[in-house]
Amino acid sequence: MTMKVAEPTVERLVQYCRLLEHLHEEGRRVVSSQEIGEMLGLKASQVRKDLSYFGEIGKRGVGYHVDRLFEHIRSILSPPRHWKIALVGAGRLGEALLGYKAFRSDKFSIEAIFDIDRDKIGSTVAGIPCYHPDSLPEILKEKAIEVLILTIPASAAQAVVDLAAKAGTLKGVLSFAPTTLVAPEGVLIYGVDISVELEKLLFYLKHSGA
Amino acid sequence: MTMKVAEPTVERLVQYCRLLEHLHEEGRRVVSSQEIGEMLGLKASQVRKDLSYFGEIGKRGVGYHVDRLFEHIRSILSPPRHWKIALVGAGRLGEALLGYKAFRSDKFSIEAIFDIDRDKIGSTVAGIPCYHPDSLPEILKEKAIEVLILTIPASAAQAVVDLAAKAGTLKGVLSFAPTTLVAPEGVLIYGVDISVELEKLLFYLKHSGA
DNA sequence: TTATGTGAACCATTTCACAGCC
DNA sequence: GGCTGTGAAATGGTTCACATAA
Repeated sequence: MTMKVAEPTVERLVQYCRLLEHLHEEGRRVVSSQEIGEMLGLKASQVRKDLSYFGEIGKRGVGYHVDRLFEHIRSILSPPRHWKIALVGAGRLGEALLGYKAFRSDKFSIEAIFDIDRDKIGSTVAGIPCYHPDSLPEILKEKAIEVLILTIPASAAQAVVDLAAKAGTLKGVLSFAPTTLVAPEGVLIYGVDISVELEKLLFYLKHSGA
Repeated sequence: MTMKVAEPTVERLVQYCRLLEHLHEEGRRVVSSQEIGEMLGLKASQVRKDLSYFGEIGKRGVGYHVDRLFEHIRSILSPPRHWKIALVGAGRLGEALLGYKAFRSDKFSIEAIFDIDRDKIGSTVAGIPCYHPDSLPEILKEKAIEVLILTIPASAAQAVVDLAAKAGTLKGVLSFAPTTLVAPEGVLIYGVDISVELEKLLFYLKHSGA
């Protein structure tokens, strides 16, 4: 099933999923699109459109059954399989991610770490083996790793992506480097740029008559 | 001058700014929209539209003068003044941000830190005084802090925003908590949700015939 | 009556295509 | 000739309004 879903929709699906998990824990059995919208700051019509994208899941006149909807969205978002990920850069941000609660999931696992720190190479960080970035192609192929998370300086990011792409197994990259990366053929790149987000916030604060 | 600029445009302006800084360092004098587009993965027409939003800055048949364009965009993005920011949550992520190079800027300064760790309260972290979150309204008012950066668990985030809003000085929040926040009246909230970004990446990998 | 599902209208953003200037 | 600036067209996403079902 190859269904094209808009990016903002995927983002909201993740939000619905988290909210429904909460509601489930609170013992809530049904919710309306109206209520979901209020809790998430969205229009009810938006919620309904998103949820109806994958078939009729709600009951007219009643609302959505919490558990059923949760499982439904979960099955849409959940990968059909487990992803193997490597973290490149075991600095403060990298270590923060390793210890990040919301980052633990059965959808993926972090199989290798790469860093240039000689003290870390050959040993383990948070129980995960650490290698020198030079061995990226080799290790990625060996461990069948398809996704990279980059927590390294901007200056090193593009080189790492290009090197990693040589393994031939690379499918996606989540980068925290404050730079724009050019994706090699067949590689999907997502960037989370913390400093850009702050700049945007300050820009809009400035322009909202502050 | 209150000009309404679309959010995607602002994001790209920040990217142009960073790229131009690089080009300047490399001694480059002119660039074309075509070249900027290639380096940033954008269409040349997109680049031109963005850059022409604030007046004619390029030279037809030639391109854009690097330094001139850089200063021009900088003046658009730069706040007219300095922002005072407080960081809430001095855990690993918070400390990573404090040490983050791209986060150092003359546009803002981090004036206070809030954390529930008794060892940190009353002392300083990275040279910045640390307080208990209970004193948020008081300290924000006292120091005239208008922006909050949240690096705390999702469960605490909304309460912190509501408490901080009581100070009356709060204008904006940049949250890293994996939850959706409801903004009090007059407060602008930006969320960077790391786990959502990873979920999105995995979703699209799944759907790109991986 | 209440709340979903959805085509149609609306709005925002991107891309095109070409006129205008260097 | 080359490259910008920009209306107009195309695309993408959100909101409306109402038919439909419990």
